[in-house]
Parts: sequence; structure tokens; C-alpha cells
Amino acid sequence: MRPKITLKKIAKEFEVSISTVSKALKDSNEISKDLREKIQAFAKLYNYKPNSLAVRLQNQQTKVIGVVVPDIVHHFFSMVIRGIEEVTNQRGYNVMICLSNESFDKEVMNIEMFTNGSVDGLIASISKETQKKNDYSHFKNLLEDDFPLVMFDRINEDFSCDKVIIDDVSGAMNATSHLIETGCKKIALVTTPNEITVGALRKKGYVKALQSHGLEVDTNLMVEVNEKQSIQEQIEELFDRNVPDGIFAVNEVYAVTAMNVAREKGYKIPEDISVIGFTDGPISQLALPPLTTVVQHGFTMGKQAAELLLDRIESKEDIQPQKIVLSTNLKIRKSTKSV
Amino acid sequence: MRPKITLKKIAKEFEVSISTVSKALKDSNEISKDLREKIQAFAKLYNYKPNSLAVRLQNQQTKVIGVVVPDIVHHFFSMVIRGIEEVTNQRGYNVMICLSNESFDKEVMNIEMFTNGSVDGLIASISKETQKKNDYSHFKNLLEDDFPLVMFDRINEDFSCDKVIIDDVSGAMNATSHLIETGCKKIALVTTPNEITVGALRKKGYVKALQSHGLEVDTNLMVEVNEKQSIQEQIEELFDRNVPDGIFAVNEVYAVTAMNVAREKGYKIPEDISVIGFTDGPISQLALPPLTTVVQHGFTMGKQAAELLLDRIESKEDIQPQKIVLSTNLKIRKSTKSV
DNA sequence: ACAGGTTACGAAAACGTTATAGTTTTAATA
DNA sequence: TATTAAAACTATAACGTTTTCGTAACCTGT
Repeated sequence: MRPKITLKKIAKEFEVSISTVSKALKDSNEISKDLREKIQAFAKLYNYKPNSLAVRLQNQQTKVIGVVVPDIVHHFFSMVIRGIEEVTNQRGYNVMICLSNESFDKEVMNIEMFTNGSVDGLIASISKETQKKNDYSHFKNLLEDDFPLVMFDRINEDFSCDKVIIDDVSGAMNATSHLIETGCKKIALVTTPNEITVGALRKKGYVKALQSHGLEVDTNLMVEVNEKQSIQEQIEELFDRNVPDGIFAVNEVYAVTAMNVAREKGYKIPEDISVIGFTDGPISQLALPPLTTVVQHGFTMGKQAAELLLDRIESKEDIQPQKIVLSTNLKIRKSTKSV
Repeated sequence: MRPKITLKKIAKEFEVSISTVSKALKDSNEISKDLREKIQAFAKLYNYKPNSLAVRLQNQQTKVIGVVVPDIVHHFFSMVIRGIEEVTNQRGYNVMICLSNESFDKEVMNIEMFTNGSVDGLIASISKETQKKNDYSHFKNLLEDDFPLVMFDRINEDFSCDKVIIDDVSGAMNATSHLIETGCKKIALVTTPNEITVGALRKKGYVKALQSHGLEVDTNLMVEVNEKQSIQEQIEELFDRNVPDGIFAVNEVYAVTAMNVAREKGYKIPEDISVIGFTDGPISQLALPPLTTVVQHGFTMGKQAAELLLDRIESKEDIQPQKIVLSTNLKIRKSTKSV
């Protein structure tokens, strides 16, 4: 790479001091107009840009924020990242992204790395393995140092930091209620193992809806998907046990897989079985029939998280941690019956 | 945020010089074992980490690479990023991601920003708008400065930089040939406007396959999708003009949309119409029937791009730009007839 | 007791910038 | 012509490291 041009080199060229060049480039009128313009022209010609490392070291801020997400090949998380990116860019920050790949160790490493002064703050969502392990010391260390941190979606309620989540319970409740109100009586739940907090919350909403409508809660109608095995087979087992007339799944993939299983077994959707998913991505939109889903506004979530973080970073006084709860809405398409 | 502990503070604590502390923490035996251990213990206790900005400024390398992609909510691009992340992390680098959102201006800004010393090198894929505008001066500036640059997927053949692409022509040719060999005679193409290079290349492969099998090339069977309008309607128009018995689409979304349109018009897949898509994402896998696709190995592409970049960054001599062409393979599922 | 070597540490420059506090030069005033 | 103020520029410290070189103090053997 061609060596970069620096203040020093420009200074030598004009036989003036570095400070003069610095000021000239800042268009300070401490420097004569004549010299100023010459220096500026020269700098432009050689495409001078202040070395960002030096500037950051000097200003004691990086204008970079770190993002730790479990996965990026994932509609919801990538939408969140897009939201984060939008806000941070508008406000003059850049984004450094690390993936935990749902691994505890990698998450710890990422967090460790980010605290060496390379970022001004962090936005994170907890990996599945960490949730299973229930070990949050790496986050707690951050908070002890008052490191600006915003958690989103997969959070830990105990942390005293900014949080942005969606109202999983209500979302699931609305979805389940909608199934009930359109005539379903035997509603299955396809969810994650209970240690995934959002799965647990959505299950809670599902149960609540059943109870408030006076329906029986039947564990035979529930599947906790083990992702290490075939999703399809696990759903087929549900059908073998007990054929539902409605299915609420906690994500797109489970929902569409359930729909496909139902179809293969000869059931019509939504006539025989209604299906509702969670997260409104292309999978839901392109499914046949298009899937009714709980839309969780990932883009908004990312934007909100970024706003919270930058506000915290830029504020002088310390502000109370906030918790923003985003409500979901039900996007009704063709996989459920009309009222 | 709690002020970070520095060498200076540790030095003051022990009433020794900064150099001593620095060496002690590096376990240099220039420092007496006794003092060394005391300093190390102290540093550990206070969770000392070298300020990465200072280290980077000193070493004149950031150990960060920049990535500029058109979009992140996109299976292929996110797979590439995952590949990049894997390699860079293994080799001790971090990734800074910027999105161009398919916009020329944002792409230029991103590139500009990255050349202020914040990254050691760049991996990029060109935005659609840039391809339309055909203005590549921002990339050319980089190359003039010998800035380490690797382009992937959406590249410009004229640049003398490392490139990683897939063999779009062959991929499309194989897909089309497969349609022909399984009995299709009237094969439609659903592609992008011609200025999107990968679209153009895939069209080329489609045409080549037709010709080599002695089939007529019929523009009536081609759709260049304008994404500003409804994809579905544009494909419906194709059916109104001329009903195909095979469809080759240049991406997942077009393929599944085509399949849905065909289904709604009462055609059976694959009995009446076979469909092949491009990119093997969840949309293809979860479609009903599961979609036969050209798999473009995004993860591998990301890994290769990262390897090329880091090799270039770390090598002393300048190395010749390389062009890696990844071959695709056809994943045969249920949307095409068996031979 | 003293050259010679070893051990243990410190000083200072360097990375590229910014900002504060001078200092010199020029011009204006009495 | 001496005084003063304004204009134009410089020196320096600072951000937090790393690294090369230098130098005390101590020990060893003769």
C-alpha cells in the first residue's frame, strides 16, 4: 500500500510546522488566507485524510460501536443490524460486528475484545449456549465498569442496562387468540426448548390465551423442537400423537415446516388447520398459502437500540437504564381462516 | 464509563517507569521476577487491557478489515459475511461492516471512510446503483493507492484486484440443461435487468444451454424483473404471453414466486412445469415442493475472499491479483422431474 | 581493588493528531 | 522612534502504547 500522506509530510513540503498545517486544514483564520489555501489545495491533491486512529486516540472516542449477535444468516437479526446501521451512520458512527455463532466462548471472546478501547459502546443479544449455561459474568463485568451497553431481544432481565425487546407474551397471546376466535379448538404449539427466553415467553402467551378462553392446556399438543434433530420429524410426531386444528409456531421455519407436514398428510390450510408463525420474513411471505405471522419489528428494534446506546454514550450525566418494549402486530394472510 | 486503567497509572502505583510496566506485562526478563509478578497481578486485578487504538497507531496496522455489501438481509450476502468473519477471526482480525443499501452515494461514502486508516483492507461487492451508473472511480482510487481490496460476486472485470466469483454462466447452463434433459421444451427465464452483471451472466448461460441443445431462444419467454413493481404480476404476464414447461429463475425469490404463480394458475410442479432457482437458502428448502437450485457457496466465497485479503495484507512483496472462480452445483429437489 | 559483565531499570522517540500556550513578525498608533 | 496591538506562526504536551538505547547498581573473578 502506498504510504499515506500525513500532516508531517505536508508541513515539510511547505516548511512550516505541523500545527500550522493542522490549523490551515481546519480553515482557522489564525493562518493567513494565502498559506491556508495553498495547504488546502495541496492536501486535496494528495487526498489527505486525518488518520482516524490518531484522531480517536486523541479524542478518546472511537465513533465505533460494537454489535454482538448470535447469527447473521437470520432474517430477524439482519433486520436489527440494518436498523442499527441506519441510525449509527446518521449519527456519525460506524459498526463493528462480531458473531457469537450461538457459542458461549465466542461471545465471551467478542465481549472481551470490544472492551480494549476499540468501541464506544456495545449492542448485544445473548447466544443460546449462554442462555443454557446461565453464565453472564462477561456482561456483568461490563456493567461494573459502566460500559455503555444495550441488549436486545434475547436479554437478561436482571441486568441494569438499556434493553429493547418485543412483547413476546402479548404477541403470542394475540396470535393464539386469533386462532381461537377463527374457530380453532385444538391448538398446537411448536416452540424452542424452555431455556431460550423468547421461546418461553411465547409459550407463556400461548398458555394465557388458551386459559382466558377456557381451553384446556394439553402438553400433548406441544413440541419443543430440538434443533439437533430433524424439525420435520418432530412435527410429524405431533401429528401422530394428536392432530391439531390450529398451530402456533414461534418462528417462520417451524411454522412453514408445520404447514408442509400438514399438507403432506393431506390436510388443507387453512380449512383443516390454521397456522400462525412469528417473524415476518420472506419465508412467510412466499409460503403457499402466505403465512399469517406475528410481525416483530426488527428494523425498529435495531434503530431504537442504537438510539439508546448513542444517547448514553453522548450524555454527560449518567442516565437511568431504559427498557423499551416494542409491541408486535398480527399480519393476517391466508394460512388462517377469516372471522 | 469508568476510566480505563493505563500503563501510566500502573507505573505511578509502583513508582516505576512506563517502560518497566510495559515490559513487565510482556513478561520480559529484563524486569526482575519479583516486580514482574507484582505488576502482572495488579494488572490482572484491575483488568488491564492495552488500549487498542494506541497499539494500532504504534504498529501501523489496525487488525480490522472493512466489508462493504449492498445488503445484509439477504441469504447469500449474510453467508458470505459469515465466511469472512470465520477466517478473519481465526487469523486475529475483526470485521467492520458497512451497508451500501444498493446506493451509489452510500457506497462511495463507505469506501471513503474506510480509507482513513481505520482498516487494513477491504472486501466489497458492488451495489446495483453503481452497476447502473457504471461509475467506479471510488474503487479506482483505492487501487491507485495499492489499497488491499478483494471484490466478490458483483465485481468489475477491469479492476486489477483480487476477485472471488462464482461461475454464473456454467451454473445457469447446467440448470437450464438439466431442465432440457428432463424433458422441458419451452423454458422461461426470470432474471434481473441486464445491468446487474450476475443476472446478465446467468442469462448468457441460459442462452448457451438452449443453443447447444438446438432449442430456440425466445424473448417472449424471458422476464427482466423490475423490482419497483410487483414481481408476481410480471411473472403472470409471462404466463399470459406464453406458458412455459420449465422455468429458470436467477434467485430464490423469483423462483418461488414463479412456482406460486404456476400453482395458482392450476399447473402442477414438476409434472406440468419444472422450476429451478439460484442460491440455496431456506426459502428454497422450505418451499413446497422443495426447490431445485443452483447452489452458490456463499460461505466458501466469504472464506476465500478473506484469505486472499489477509494474505495480501500480510505479505511483504506485492503479489499478483488473483481471480478465484467457484463452481456451483445443482441441488436437485422436487421442483424438477427426475431423468 | 578494579576491569568486565550482568541485572534491572529509565529516558526518549515514535505513531498522527489536536489544542493550549507561547513567540515572532508585521502593522498601526502616539 | 518607541510602544502596542494584531496577525501569523511555532512549540509543546497530550492521547497510550512499543521499542531502542542508555545507564545505574551490583556481582564476579583476578
